[in-house]
Amino acid sequence: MKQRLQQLLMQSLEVLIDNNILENMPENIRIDHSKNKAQGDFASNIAMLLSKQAQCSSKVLAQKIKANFPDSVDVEKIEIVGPGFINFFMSQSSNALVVEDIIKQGGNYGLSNIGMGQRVLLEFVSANPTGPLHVGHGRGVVYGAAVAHLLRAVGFEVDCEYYVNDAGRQMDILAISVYLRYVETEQFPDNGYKGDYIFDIAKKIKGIKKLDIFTNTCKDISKCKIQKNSIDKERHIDDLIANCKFQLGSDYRKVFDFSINSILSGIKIDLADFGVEYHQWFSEQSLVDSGLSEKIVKKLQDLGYIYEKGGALWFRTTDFGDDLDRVVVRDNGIHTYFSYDIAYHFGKFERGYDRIINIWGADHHGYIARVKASIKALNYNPDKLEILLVQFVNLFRGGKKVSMSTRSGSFITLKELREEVGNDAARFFYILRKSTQQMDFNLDLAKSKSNENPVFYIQYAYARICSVLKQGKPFMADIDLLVLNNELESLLIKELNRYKDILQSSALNYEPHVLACYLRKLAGYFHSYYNNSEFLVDDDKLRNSRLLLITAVQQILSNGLNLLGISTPNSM
RNA sequence: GCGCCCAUAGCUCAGCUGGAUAGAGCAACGGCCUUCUAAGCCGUAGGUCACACGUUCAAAUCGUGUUGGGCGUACCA
Repeated sequence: MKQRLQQLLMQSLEVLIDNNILENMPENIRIDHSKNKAQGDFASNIAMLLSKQAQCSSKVLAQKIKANFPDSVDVEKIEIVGPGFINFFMSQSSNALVVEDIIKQGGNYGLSNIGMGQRVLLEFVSANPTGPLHVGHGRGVVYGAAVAHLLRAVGFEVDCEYYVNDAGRQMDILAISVYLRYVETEQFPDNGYKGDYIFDIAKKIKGIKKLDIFTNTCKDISKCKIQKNSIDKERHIDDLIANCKFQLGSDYRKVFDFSINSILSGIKIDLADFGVEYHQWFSEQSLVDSGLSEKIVKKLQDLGYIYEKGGALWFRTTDFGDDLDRVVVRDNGIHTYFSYDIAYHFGKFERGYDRIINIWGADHHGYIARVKASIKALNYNPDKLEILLVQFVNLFRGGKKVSMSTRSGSFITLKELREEVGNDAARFFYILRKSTQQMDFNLDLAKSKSNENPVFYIQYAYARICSVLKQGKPFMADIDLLVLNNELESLLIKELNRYKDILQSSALNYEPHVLACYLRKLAGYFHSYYNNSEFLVDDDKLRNSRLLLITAVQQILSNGLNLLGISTPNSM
């Protein structure tokens, strides 16, 4: 209906252009849903925008637009208000059409093909497999999954990917942490992974030892490698790693693999339990094994962007807008994380996606410039890569901020949260906030009073409708939507009319919270309606029409909640 | 120091990409269950949109500056 109105408005403007009142057609003719009923159903500010061009006051121009507006059965009244707003009052029958559309299209209502089947690669979470997912990661999980659903709803083809950082120093630190717990030494480095889950993995290895995984005995070796001669903590742990690799020989790899697999499978289960699906788990190590990382560095060398300094190879990212040049190969010959990242992103572009989206934690913003620089250097368009930053979650317990750290082992896992408050409440809590806003998460509140979560408010509206419909179904033959004319019915119908636009902007702007807020509002209007009006009345026409209206509301709640990954219980 | 993000009711957050009297929830106070689920509804109170300039018909929204917070600034990942 909005599009129809846009066309009519354009026709009116064309007449004004023909009469030399206006020079040319504006590129974008915006029509907004009005805020309140007094301002009609739709409003346009076009007169204010074009008044300069028309060399008359915006009010006068608005009058001219109105005068030349084509007749339409859909438009009941046009009002010029204030500085020149044009308010459109639609006929009741045209507004009510949405109810029939929703019923007809059901679960498909609101879907569109704006994306035209473009392929999107969406990478999100990609937390290092050094520990279980915690509530800090939860935001990225829920946000990413919702963005994927929304983009699909508007016609994109989306592949979800998790980049597994299974190479590099962190992994070695994880491996020796497990190993040191395995040998039960008291001397555990400060900067090792201290969490309880490390003990669990060590315990599991003990179970497997009976299966003769280890060919060497480990116990004695542990003693000689805990040397406190390194003053520097980081150096100390590097020494531990080197020592451990040397002493354990081929068994080192077994500890390493076992540790990472154990954690990774935990992460996979967490995500699956949370209803998040990935198409691919992309291994960082595979970039080493396939030689791609090596190849990319050579390529950059050939292109002349690499120089040597202090024994390391530097990539002149400053040529492409970065603040500093970056090391890609260290003086010890080992590639940096950044080097793998270049190869990884190069690979993403090679795979032929139309759009590449990364969802990163806000702490990674410093990497944007260098990753984009490398894309430019490799002759791809950096604008095709969109990096969405998700701001941090501040956790509070007992009124005090608690910092979460995988390394120190102090965190609350996502699994714990889900088990305490449930999937839906956890999801909705994250999704209701826009991702660019830092958010405070009160753990006590989240756990103890989960009823306060607005997700139940929406689900309750859905359940109430289910309950009513169980007692009476609308008969399509005997319906007249024009009887739905009390204030709350108009509000509901008006709100239903907004759904398509909400879904669209929510998807295209990567803002699932917009949809979440809309659903809350729609549920609110329904609850008011429920308390104010009776549905199962004797008058057949009225009853059937009201039942049809709430069926439409139920459908929209269901469609919206599905996109956000939230369940729709029939009763509560 | 430099860079990125943020600042809206006592608290937690929206504000539809510049619009017409700034909105919810929680907390406070007062009402509504012999009638379709009270996890609900109705009402009252609560604001100098951090501050100051600027851009224009119009600024919570855009620009600059100030203040206050978060994050980043590795041959770690």
